Amino acid sequence: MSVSSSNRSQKLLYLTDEQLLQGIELMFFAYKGFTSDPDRILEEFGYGRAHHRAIHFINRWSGLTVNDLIDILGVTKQSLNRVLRQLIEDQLVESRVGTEDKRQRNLYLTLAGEALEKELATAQQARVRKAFSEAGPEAVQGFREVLENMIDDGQTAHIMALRKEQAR
Amino acid sequence: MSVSSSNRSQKLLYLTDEQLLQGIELMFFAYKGFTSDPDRILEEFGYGRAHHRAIHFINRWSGLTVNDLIDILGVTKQSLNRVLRQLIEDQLVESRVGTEDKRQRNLYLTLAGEALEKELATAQQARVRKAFSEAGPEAVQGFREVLENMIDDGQTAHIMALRKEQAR
DNA sequence: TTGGAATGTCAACAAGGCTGACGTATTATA
DNA sequence: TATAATACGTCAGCCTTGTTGACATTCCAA
Repeated sequence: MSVSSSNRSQKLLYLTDEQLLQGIELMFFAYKGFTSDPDRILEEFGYGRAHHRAIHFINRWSGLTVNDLIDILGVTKQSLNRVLRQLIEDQLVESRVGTEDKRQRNLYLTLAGEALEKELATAQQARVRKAFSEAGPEAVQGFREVLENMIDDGQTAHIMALRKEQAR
Repeated sequence: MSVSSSNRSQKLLYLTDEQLLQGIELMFFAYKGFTSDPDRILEEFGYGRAHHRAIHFINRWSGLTVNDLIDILGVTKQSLNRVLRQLIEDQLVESRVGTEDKRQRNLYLTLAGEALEKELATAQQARVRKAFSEAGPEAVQGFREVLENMIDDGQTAHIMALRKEQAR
């Protein structure tokens, strides 16, 4: 435990402008590192970050609909469609007509799609694993708590909806 | 202290694929939230994230050179110049010929620039402060340790160089 | 049967990355 | 002192990825 102080201003030292500024820059630099490894791989395939995000969440929630993906990514259907069309043409993603609602399209990774997903995930996980293991389990727990509190409420709602869907 | 186990596999539970995957998605969603508030303000001014980043670091390292900023942001001079030109035209940033090396340009925020910087910082800090205070000081420390380990080594070198410069 | 939802697609545009090329001071060096 | 290298600005052109608006199709549900 830290050397605690009964002084309230002492207790809140971690919320000073300087601490917040450091946190803000940390987010900027860390996010750059976080995306750098997958970015290099994607470049070889002529893809961008948008493709990675689509592949990631299609893998995560296999069979999710186009609208699900739009909600998660927070982009327009036109923007997503451009990326999705490429991935389908390149046979990394399969789009199947919905069984219950035939207007919907359920998205799945093909074997080739899974292979690329794995390659991207491995690269990204390596960096996160390094960061986690060097910081230790307690630090990782703190990392999680802070980031969870930074997320917009609307975002988590979409994920909750998918959890329910998948539970069916 | 946590309920520790002598079993090594138990100790490394925080490094499972599932934990890493959660960490990766947390980074994605948290970064989206992190940028959302400044983005709304910037839109009113017809600026983008690139302008925010320039303004932030010119404020942080007042008088830094164009090359310093290029190194920090990790963009090309052409890309930065487009943004910088607007900010100088709009009188938010001032570019002064270097005193020692007249080839260099030292960058400063004008009063108007400082005003926008403050507005952006206040919005962004509010979210980070909320996340920090809800998570608590120990969690913030963990957040810092993990993110620091995610940053590329090259990045920190640029910051170190600026620290030295400013110490002069 | 009819309105609205889900999807796909076309067009046009903007931000913000990139490369390559060129010009101009200014400084460093051979 | 002549030459090379550096810092900066700018022009042109390209790419990715976001946006809005419009329109067609298919299908569900009231």
